[in-house]
Amino acid sequence: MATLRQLEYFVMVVDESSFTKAAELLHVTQPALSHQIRTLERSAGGPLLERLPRTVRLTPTGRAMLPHARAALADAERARCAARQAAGLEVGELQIATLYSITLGVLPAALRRWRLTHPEVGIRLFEHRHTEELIEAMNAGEADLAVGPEPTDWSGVTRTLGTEELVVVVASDDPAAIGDTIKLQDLADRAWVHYAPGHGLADVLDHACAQAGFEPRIAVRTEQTAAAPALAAAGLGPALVPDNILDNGLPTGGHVLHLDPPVRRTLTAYTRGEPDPLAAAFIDVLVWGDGAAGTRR
Amino acid sequence: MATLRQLEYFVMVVDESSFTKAAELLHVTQPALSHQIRTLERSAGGPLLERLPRTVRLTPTGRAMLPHARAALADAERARCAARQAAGLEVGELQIATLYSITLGVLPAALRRWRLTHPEVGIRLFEHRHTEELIEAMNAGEADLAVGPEPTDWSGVTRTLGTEELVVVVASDDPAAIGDTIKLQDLADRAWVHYAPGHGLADVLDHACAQAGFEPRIAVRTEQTAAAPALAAAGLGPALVPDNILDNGLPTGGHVLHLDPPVRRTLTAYTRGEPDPLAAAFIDVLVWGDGAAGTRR
DNA sequence: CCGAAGCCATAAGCTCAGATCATGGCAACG
DNA sequence: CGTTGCCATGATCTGAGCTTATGGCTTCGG
Repeated sequence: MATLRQLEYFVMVVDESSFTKAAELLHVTQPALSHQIRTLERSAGGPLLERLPRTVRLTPTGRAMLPHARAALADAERARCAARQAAGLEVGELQIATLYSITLGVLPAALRRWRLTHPEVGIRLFEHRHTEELIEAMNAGEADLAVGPEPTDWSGVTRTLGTEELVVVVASDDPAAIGDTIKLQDLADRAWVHYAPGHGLADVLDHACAQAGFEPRIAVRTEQTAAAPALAAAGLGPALVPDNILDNGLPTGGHVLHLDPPVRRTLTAYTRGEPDPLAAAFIDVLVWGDGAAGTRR
Repeated sequence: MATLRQLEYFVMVVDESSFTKAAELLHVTQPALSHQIRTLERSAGGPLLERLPRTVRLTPTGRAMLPHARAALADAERARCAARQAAGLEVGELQIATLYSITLGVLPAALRRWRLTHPEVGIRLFEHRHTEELIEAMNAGEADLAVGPEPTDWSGVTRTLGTEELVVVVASDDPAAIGDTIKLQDLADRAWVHYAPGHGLADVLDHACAQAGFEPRIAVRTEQTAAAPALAAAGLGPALVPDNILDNGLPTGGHVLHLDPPVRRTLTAYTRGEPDPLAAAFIDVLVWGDGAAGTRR
């Protein structure tokens, strides 16, 4: 196989019509160049250049080769540039694995900020219902990074993003819809808008109620995080939802109650190894906007 | 600059999702492959591949590079194939320098035969009025080969093709239009259809008449070889033309007389150096058809 | 839990490719 | 005829690319 070096030397000799000038421009000596062209000619099956007293001239063999030689050199340069641009955060695709609730929660705001600085970078989302699924998928090689609750026994790199606060949504005409704050055990005998088994927030709700000393009765279960506040606003019962999914507004007829003491979920970005430059940049955007994961409302 | 070898190794690892398998297929050891990929990654500005326990996975940087790497490898292979095909007489362009009269004479028949065996090879003609111009142009690098009278003091390679015979054309009602043969001095007092000064056949005519002991009077001069027999058939006077340009038929009202003794012009193919495979093949075709340059009529 | 297997990375040493310097051969020019 | 320009060839040195040996980590099966 011809080397790119040989092709480069050949093209330069053609462009300069001179071995000596081409050697100068390539910063090698004329005999080195001569030797490489000779090697290329042996690989090509015949002379590529006719050596005239004061110039060189392409042979038909050389003429057949020249356009492809130019193309190969251009493609190799494009390969290098494309890779360096990708490493330099100008092009490429970032693959993110996360939970459904986070797709609705912290990601939208982060992605808005990301697009302002990296309009060329494509985003591909892999959404999962539960943290264990998310961890499993990441271990299997899915995505460049994951965003979710901190994985246990994670061997790769993790970065804490902050916490998202869980709040309770009830109907406006609910007896509990007084003031801005409530204690979780005050809702101990209520039937709750719950989440389907295996849904990430199901565990969060069960765990929080257990901490407050009760097991929640179930009015209805939903697979969709976004449905929970709507069902609560409709009067089916209280729902525990991440604060940040209410950023686009509270469903009509709904009332938000902050919990005292607060229930929070810590969010983490994690990668299997040292983050790729793109992944690292996205993590910075997530961290920089950690206010969005917390108290803003 | 990345080498084609590195790009080849990278693509193979991606295709096999395994360093070990790729190394096997490439007939190198895994550490050699590992080292080349590492070198490529340094040139690219970041990791191209993420090493997983049982597989490898492209990074965004790697994904940006991959299509261009494939293209570079394909173009390099095309360059090699194109050149080898050209050397093997399958594609390319053959450049021929010659005289106007020869374009009309021996070349058409030779090119017909050539196209039967080399339909893919393009032909480019450089036509000259006179042998000295032809030699000068060849020395300056024009064309792969020349076809014409033998050049004097030629340092390159020459190959004799044979001779073309010069005949006289007169009008059918000309007093000389009797039989098939005539002596040139019998036309000593005739006014001739001559050629423009500098035209290759002007010298041939002048020289032949001088040998026969007279200087031709001039009825008309033409720049076009093909015009001479037509003017002679129209009765303007005798014209000396190469036998072979009458292959497509004698002009209406014309009569051909062979000269006794014959006047002939030796044709040669010549190149500056050893002929290129294409040029050599064409010369063989010219030689093989040397009957066409001679007595056929 | 432990040993074996799978897989990639690193280090040391060897071989070959690519370079330089020196020189030769040929053509063109004054 | 001597000088200049230009490419080819040979000898030698250096760096790239390879192999062998080994290490580290993960996964799998008993």
